[in-house]
Amino acid sequence: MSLRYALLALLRVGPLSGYELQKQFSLSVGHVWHAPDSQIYPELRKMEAEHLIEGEEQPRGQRATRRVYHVTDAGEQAFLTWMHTPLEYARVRDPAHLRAAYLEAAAPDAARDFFRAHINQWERELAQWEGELLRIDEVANPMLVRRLAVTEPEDRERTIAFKRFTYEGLVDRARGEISWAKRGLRLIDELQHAGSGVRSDPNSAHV
Amino acid sequence: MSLRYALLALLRVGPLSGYELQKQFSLSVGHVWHAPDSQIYPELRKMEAEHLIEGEEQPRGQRATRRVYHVTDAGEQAFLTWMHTPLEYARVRDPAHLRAAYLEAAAPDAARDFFRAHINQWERELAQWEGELLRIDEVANPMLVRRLAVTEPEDRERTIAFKRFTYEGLVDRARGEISWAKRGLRLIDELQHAGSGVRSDPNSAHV
DNA sequence: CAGCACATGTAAGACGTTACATGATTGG
DNA sequence: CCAATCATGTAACGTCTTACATGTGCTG
Repeated sequence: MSLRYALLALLRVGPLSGYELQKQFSLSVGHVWHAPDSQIYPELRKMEAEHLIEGEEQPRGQRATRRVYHVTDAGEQAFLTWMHTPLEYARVRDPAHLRAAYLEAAAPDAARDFFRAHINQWERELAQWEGELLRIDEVANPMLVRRLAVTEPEDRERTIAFKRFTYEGLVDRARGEISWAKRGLRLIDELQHAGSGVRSDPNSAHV
Repeated sequence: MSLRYALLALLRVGPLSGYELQKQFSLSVGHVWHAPDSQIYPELRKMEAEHLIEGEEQPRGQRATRRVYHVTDAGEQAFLTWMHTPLEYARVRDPAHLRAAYLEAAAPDAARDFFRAHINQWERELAQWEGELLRIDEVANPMLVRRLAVTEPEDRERTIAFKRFTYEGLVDRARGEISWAKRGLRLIDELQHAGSGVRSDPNSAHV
């Protein structure tokens, strides 16, 4: 259900074709809500069928066309209503912590690989989100620029502040995951030393 | 795909009926991987069809039966193989941060409600996970007890350590979400004061 | 004998993933 | 004229949610 609101959020800044939308999507909202084009195009059609958006066929070159969508009043309403409705949280479903809970079944090296991969995964997300923070501060994100262009001056501060705040939260989360995984690596070392004779060494401080 | 490994992880401690499994599930693995019974029973049947587990019909009272499953060698292998295989991470899909990024479209009070609900949501998760940490320290979780009973003495420390470590990670995450949402509440206050005349007051410190 | 726990599902639909498919336009 | 990019999907499959369905056994 969130996909359509992610799309509405983008379209609210002004008309966009499915293709443009899909491109901008992966550079903005896509950072918090991933969706492939094979999901975006059909969803746009569905939203059009429900009159949340309207598409207009535009000529492109000689033979081709493209469909440019804009938000209807009903769509704007739907977006605002969603904004004022309690969120539905997805149930926990976390493969990394699932595996971590049973790492005693893995060889220490495999456990290390797992944590290294976890670090790697979140380092990449972190880089994305930190990059986005920079682009917010420099007002360099194209969608943010378009957004600000259609925003009342007195609302611009808020608009920027919430985006900044969102990405700060994501950055914090990524750092949390990374530091957890680093502690995991240390834990494996400690357990291995404990296991190989040093058993109850009071100096092998546990976290 | 993770569901079956969550089930295998539980079944590895010894035979369980679908019903017991489902009950224990919600009290242990369910804390990291939610699944309703309507998903568990069919998955068990599928796993049996693939020879990862075997079910045995047991009489219950006069007419009723129950099906008790145990892990086969192939199932044990599958679990260990999964343990040594890189995890597949789900793409980001985070409704809370999606909404946060566009909170300028909501009335301040609605934005506050959103953050309060977020805090509430994660406080509840936090309580769950902290409770589980306690039950780990007191070795009071029934599944952990059964697990330790079939674990070589030299592996017991590792077994407990990884469970503890897992829940510590979850607790950290919950705390992170809560503190983010609390900062969100402060941000709304600041923006509202800034908006109502105090505009460029150098004393309204931003985070 | 009532009510709760035990016990096991099915069915329909939403949502997501992956792979496949196709053609037009534009710039070098 | 060739490659990149513009442009828009379909099809099959797997996962998850929600609601419904049904009956037995035990305990007070």
